[in-house]
Amino acid sequence: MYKALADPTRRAILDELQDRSGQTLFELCVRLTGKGFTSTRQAISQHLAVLADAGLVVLRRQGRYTFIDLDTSPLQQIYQRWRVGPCESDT
Amino acid sequence: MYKALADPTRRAILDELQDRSGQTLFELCVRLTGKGFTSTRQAISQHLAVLADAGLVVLRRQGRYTFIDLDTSPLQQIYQRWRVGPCESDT
DNA sequence: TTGACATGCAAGTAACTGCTTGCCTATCGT
DNA sequence: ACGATAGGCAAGCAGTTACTTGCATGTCAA
Repeated sequence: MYKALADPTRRAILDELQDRSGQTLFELCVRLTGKGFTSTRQAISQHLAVLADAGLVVLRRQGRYTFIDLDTSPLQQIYQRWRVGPCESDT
Repeated sequence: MYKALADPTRRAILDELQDRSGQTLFELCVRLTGKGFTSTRQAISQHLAVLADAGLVVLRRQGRYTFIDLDTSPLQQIYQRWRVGPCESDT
């Protein structure tokens, strides 16, 4: 999962999904291209596989579309592991 | 910074520092070895450079020792970026 | 001052990662 | 049924990363 976050394109995918969850692969590709990313569909697809493997994304196949949903809950592990106090923001 | 978290050994270093911050490189090596890691001193040193670069660790040179302090605050970026609710830990 | 200790620096190597390319399958519209 | 669309799979290439090896620097104790 940490490895999944290591790639800028994958983080951009998460950003994009946060902005609009439930997109199709094609839609995602178009949007990322619009944001200056040069990745091909296959590249994105591979990234999604990694993200899905990490549990950060859920793939939902329906007809000829694959809808992609964001799931940020695995990220809580990070906090639980190193106790990043979301409340220690004083000073 | 995300790349810094991508390596298991580096995460182990953060774990170890959380357990006892302010260790020296040598101390850290011994402890990690004891925990089953096979990394050499140089390897650890390189990992520390990456972690320091990410701001997750602060190196404090003093005499012939280098003390290493943990700083988890950069991790907050993760929460701020994807809004992982630290309070949605119900059920 | 001299030897031992703690660490830094740099180059080479092996493994991994991300990307491309080319082709295949499945679904929808007409 | 047939063409077009949405996506999957796999092999090969290139850039990156982690690790090792060897040597250099600086500090402390006697």
